[in-house]
Amino acid sequence: MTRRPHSAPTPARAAKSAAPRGANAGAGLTQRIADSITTAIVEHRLMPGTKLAEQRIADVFKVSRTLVRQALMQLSRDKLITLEPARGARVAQPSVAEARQVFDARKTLEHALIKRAAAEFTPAQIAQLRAHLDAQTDAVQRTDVTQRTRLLADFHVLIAQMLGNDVLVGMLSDLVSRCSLIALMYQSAHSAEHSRDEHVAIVDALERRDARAAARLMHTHLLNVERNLQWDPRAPDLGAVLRPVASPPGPSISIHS
Amino acid sequence: MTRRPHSAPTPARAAKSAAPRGANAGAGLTQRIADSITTAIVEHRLMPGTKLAEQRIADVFKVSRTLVRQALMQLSRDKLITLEPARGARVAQPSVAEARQVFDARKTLEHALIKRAAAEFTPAQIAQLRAHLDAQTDAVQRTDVTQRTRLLADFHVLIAQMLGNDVLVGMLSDLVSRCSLIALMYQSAHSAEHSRDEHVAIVDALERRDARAAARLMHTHLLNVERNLQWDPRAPDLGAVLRPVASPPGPSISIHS
DNA sequence: TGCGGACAAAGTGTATACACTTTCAGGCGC
DNA sequence: GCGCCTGAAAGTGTATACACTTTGTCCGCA
Repeated sequence: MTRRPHSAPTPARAAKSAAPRGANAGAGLTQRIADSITTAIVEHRLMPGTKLAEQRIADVFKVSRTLVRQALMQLSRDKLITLEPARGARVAQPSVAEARQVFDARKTLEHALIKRAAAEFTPAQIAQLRAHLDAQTDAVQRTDVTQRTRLLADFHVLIAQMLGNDVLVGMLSDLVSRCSLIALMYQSAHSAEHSRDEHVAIVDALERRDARAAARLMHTHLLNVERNLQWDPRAPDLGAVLRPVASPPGPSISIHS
Repeated sequence: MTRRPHSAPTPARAAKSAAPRGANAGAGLTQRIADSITTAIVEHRLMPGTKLAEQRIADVFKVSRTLVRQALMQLSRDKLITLEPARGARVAQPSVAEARQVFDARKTLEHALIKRAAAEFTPAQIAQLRAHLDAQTDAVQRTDVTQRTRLLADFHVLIAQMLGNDVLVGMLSDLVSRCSLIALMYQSAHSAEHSRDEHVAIVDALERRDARAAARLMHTHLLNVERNLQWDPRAPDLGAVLRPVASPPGPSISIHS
């Protein structure tokens, strides 16, 4: 994911350059496109399976397909979209099997990280985590969905960052991003409040330097998130929708419009 | 890296298409270029710091810069090369700090994986590992450096593959690749034989289902590899080379030629 | 001799052109 | 009506063109 620690690809500064744009206008044009699409996916404005035609996107951003292609290839690497040869790009539709693997990987990795955290974290770092928890609480209370989702995910990445190993941060960031897409696709019913509470419990354990408890809590937390996914998505990949029905599904409700 | 489990980017089938090449000739042109460069780096034919000019590479492969750029962006993502805006690509020169982080990440990740392996592996899987060990021994005895290096690295990835989680495999593959570059850059003095022996000990522990011993052995193994790196590379990044000397370094030996 | 600036060469960043592939709608034979 | 072929439209894959940036050289000038 090319280092995207936890600063959300802020969609704020949208329009900015109508500049002559002969040369590198702002140094991160491709990245801006990729970030915009990422945000759109995570914020549910682009549904899984949606076709992403290069020229269409190019028109939106007023650039050539060249840059769009680069952005799409990046996103493909992050598994946020799928790229089929000569067939174009679509927003990814992670299978159940893939989703399980991602969660499994997170459990494995974060289990290890949290144990190190319990052993290493200084009081100052614990305080920083507490501050982050407060922000989470704020967002939950204000029912600021976007901000809330981002903060709850950032919590995990923040812990990795505090261990001071950028490589680990990068790996976890990727996993967390993919989880966002998965949670979205399988319409997580997991309440934000519940997550926040579990985060608090984890920080408590860290403060007590109780590595075993912290690890167990983290494991349970991730398991809860995973268990609350609807493993039977609304729009299944295939046959289920198309399965020929013996009898018609009722008298064609609302055949008009 | 886009799923490169452990099949080395075989440079064998080099020339193959002088075809009209109007459309996708072979489905993986970009990938072939990336693989070739990867192989060249890992096999020491491209030294860290070497400039990789797009047109030069394009000429070699008889393609346009477009494809080369795509390949370079992939490699940049894998941290095998660095990409500076408007300055082009160079073979990466991982700093000591970065190298330590990569090894640290590997220790963290593989520690977790090996413990799971000890708990889960079937006798059939152990047998498969033994077969791989035999291949390693062969390569070591035949002093087939290229094959040897590849097999010793693959051993670690193989363990991950056997756990059946492709996400974990992908993460570890990336780390192992970066380690190859690092080992090369810092002229590892670690003997291949020693590594092979340690691998055998690890498999023995797995067979005994001794998770703790396996984890300890893996940790020690990685620590050994890391400790045997020359943390004082021939061509240091900066100041050390340029440090102003009080007295001239002797009467300019061989001022001619 | 040593320094600064102009110019040329090399190289990167982006747009555009064109060939080929996929997709889909309509027409034709059956 | 149903299946198959046929085109045209839409879209992707690669090459090329061109603007701009960096880099290195050479020359004038102190």
